[in-house]
Amino acid sequence: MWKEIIHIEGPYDFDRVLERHALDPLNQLDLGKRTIKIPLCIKKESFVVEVAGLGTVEQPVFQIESRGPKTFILERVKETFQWNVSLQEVNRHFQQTNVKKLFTNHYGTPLVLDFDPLYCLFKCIIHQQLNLTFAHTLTERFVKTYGFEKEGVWFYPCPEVVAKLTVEQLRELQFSGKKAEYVIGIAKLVVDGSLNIEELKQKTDEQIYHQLIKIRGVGAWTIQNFLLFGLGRPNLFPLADVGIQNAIKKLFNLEKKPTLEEMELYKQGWEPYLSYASLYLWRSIE
DNA sequence: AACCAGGGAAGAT
DNA sequence: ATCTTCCATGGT
Repeated sequence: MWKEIIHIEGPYDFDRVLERHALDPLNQLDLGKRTIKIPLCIKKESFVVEVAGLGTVEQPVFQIESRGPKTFILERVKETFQWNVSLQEVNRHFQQTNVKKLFTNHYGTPLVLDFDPLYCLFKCIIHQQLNLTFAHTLTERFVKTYGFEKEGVWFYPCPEVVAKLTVEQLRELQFSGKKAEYVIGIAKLVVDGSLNIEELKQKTDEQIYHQLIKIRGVGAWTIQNFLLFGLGRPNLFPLADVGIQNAIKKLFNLEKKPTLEEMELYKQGWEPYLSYASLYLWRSIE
């Protein structure tokens, strides 16, 4: 067991990150102690890592604790919590835009990534076209039925396990037939090597889009969400997302949801940090 | 009861 | 290429 202390540049609001993770019943965290235990899979081995918030929003400090390979784990944790991103720069960028107020309300809030890009992809498929409450229930059933638990932390099932599931098994959990096919199909692609998540990390958003769009069950929305919450890419704006549309409608007091053309106008000046505007728009209607 | 949900595939223009 | 319809299921 080792421990490591990490200081990063502020602002960074760890409590908002924890609150977000608290929405998912699978997560193992303590809001009072400001700790979360997260599952990490590294080369087929699973490790539990505990992350504790010690500092303040302006001077964030964290303690990482685990038994796994240290440098590898530190790298993954840093990426997952987006400690390499300068929220100060992002915040400054939006001070001269039409969504300045959003950035005051969500000051210091980073992208909250899933603990593994593949988890994110599974989750995106499961969440398609479902209200958030039921979406969480469905994901929870999926993980608790076919995944595994270690030190009180739930791990998603490995692709090898999912690839061998039948549509009927997932339908029992109340997946629709299509959803079941999609999830199993993606797992099979990972197992046979035609979808390599680690390799994706090296590619541009566009390259990833063109690769993933060919997969059955994966459309533009799913890819945008994967890039945002699986890989933490900074410049995504899911135009077709109902939540984003409703958020714009509310923020600008519109009579009805904006058209796609109108959405294009609102986002002017937000690049290259569209993802942060998207994130805060979603949060603004929760 | 009807309509919606942080969509996507398949079929029809 | 773009538009429409259908798919399934819980929430409101």
